[in-house]
Amino acid sequence: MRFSRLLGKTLKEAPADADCASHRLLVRAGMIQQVATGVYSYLPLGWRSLKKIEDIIRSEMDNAGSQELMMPSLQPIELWEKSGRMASFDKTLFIVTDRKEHKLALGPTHEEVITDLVRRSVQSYRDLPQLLYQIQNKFRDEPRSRGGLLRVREFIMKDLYSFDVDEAGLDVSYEKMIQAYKNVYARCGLPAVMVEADSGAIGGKASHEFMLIAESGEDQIIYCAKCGYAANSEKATSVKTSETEVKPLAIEEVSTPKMTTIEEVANFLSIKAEQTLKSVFYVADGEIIFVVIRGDLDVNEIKLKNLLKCNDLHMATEAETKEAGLVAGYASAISLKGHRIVGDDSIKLGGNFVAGANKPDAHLKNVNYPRDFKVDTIADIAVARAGDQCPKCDGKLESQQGIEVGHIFKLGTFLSDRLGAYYLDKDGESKPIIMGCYGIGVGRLLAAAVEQSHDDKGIIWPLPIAPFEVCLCPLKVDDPPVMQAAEKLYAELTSGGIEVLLDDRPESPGVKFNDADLIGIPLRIVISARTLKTSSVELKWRREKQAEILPLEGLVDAVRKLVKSGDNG
RNA sequence: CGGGGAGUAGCGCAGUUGGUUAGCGCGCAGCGUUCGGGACGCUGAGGUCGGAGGUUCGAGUCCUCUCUCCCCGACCA
Repeated sequence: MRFSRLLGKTLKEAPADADCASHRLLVRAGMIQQVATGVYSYLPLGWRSLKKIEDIIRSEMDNAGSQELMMPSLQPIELWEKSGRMASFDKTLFIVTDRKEHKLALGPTHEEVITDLVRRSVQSYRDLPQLLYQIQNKFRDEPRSRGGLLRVREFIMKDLYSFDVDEAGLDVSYEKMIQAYKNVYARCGLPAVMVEADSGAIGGKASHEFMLIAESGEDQIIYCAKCGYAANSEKATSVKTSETEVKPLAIEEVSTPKMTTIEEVANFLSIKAEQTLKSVFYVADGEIIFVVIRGDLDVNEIKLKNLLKCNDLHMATEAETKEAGLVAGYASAISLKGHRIVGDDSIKLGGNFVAGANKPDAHLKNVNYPRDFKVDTIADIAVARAGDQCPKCDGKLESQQGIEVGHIFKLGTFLSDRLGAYYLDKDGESKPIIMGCYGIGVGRLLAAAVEQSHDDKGIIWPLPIAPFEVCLCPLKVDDPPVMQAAEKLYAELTSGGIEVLLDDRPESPGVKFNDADLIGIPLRIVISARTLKTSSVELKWRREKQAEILPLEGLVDAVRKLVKSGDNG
């Protein structure tokens, strides 16, 4: 490819309000362009990288024994009504209406369609197992897009679905996918880590995410360096401990004027936060839920939502709190009537807690569970934090931000049951097919790669997903010997199977170097009158500071070796 | 949806208490000089000031409505 013909200009300035490195750099490098909120075009350079990632994914999915197919974006709304997932997707579904006033959803994912497809194509255990995938655009009307390609409303996803006769089969499929995913990230040159995850709106049992560590990531990973435990903070657990063993004392009321936060109360009474009980009010699908948790801990809303099995969960607003007759800042579960109470299991640890007195400006001392109050449900609904004890060993948990670049789920049978995907087993008995699903956000992976590999000059692509492998820069295009040598080398490299971007623009050296750095092509070859004097060129890795001088003689082979080795420093 | 901010040339921005023909940098086109880390000179093209309505002799500037975009939260690949 000749740079002079390439569509998409490099920009000196990025949109002022673009904060993420990947957003700024992908726009500046002329790889993507925004069309609407969370909607982007890929320009030729960006599309080349994207296709490389797709190809890697394809080959790994194929290797794992999967078949590629293609399903439509338009999905009859009836399938969603049947699966019962309308409510959990809710407003994120883009719904279009056809000329007959019939409603169709733009696919946010394809479990419904593929389960229906498999229902018609699979009748016998002999047809199973199956691994099926596609790479296709998905549509989700996200409440908020962000960070360029990191979170968008139309995105390219590889979605694979597994169909098995039993749990053991699902385990095999799941393991195959874990290995395939690891291969994908490794081949892209990206060190993704696998963590335990919540299954969210997709539903199902076990679930894992693949994360790329990055400051700009939206997810927090909680991990233990000692035993390798790692989980999304939505899912992570930790061992809750209590420093004090206490003998229950009699309840006592204390005046706490104008103290509504745990911190204020604890300071005022000279106690630790873990000696208090915190009350938090939520609204779950319209019902007020009263939550009790030890004062030093926070409620993990995902855990709470899963526990309550509700579609919508939010902190009660002031109005909702008031309407429920609750006194914010001074509420407690003691003699509370009319509301469902959920307790975190931390309330069992320690005792003689300070809790609200259910009236303004007063708290109660020496509150003990279950002596003084009962709860309807008790479970772990607390946020696990760095510094907590690992749930698997005696190590300490740590945390890091990450970008979710893959998510896999063991779905089980709830979709095949609802959509009628059954098979006959050896004994002629009809059974629901056991499903799993496995997704990679391809565009997000591209952005994550940039987040994770760039410097102040621009992108530093890992070789396997770079738009070109080599940027060939003749420094003076109107100097015939230089340009002739460049053209010759360009032809030789290209026919040698190397992807070369020839910077044939009549620009100054500075412009060419800066653009090559910005676009992030792994290898740069400079030809100038200077190097030609010794029949050589200058070769430099994007990642390295130092360049080296190589003879023109045998250069193609040398470059091919470098590219093959994938060693980009 | 809640909170904050922004829409002026392809991109990044300025535009004072309302006052002629709306500016600057980059980029773009032409000519010339340069050529190893974003060179320079000259010439030139490019704008319904997001949209609609209003106030006014006069609106980029003031008022009302509206659309779009960005950032922070609740969601996800």
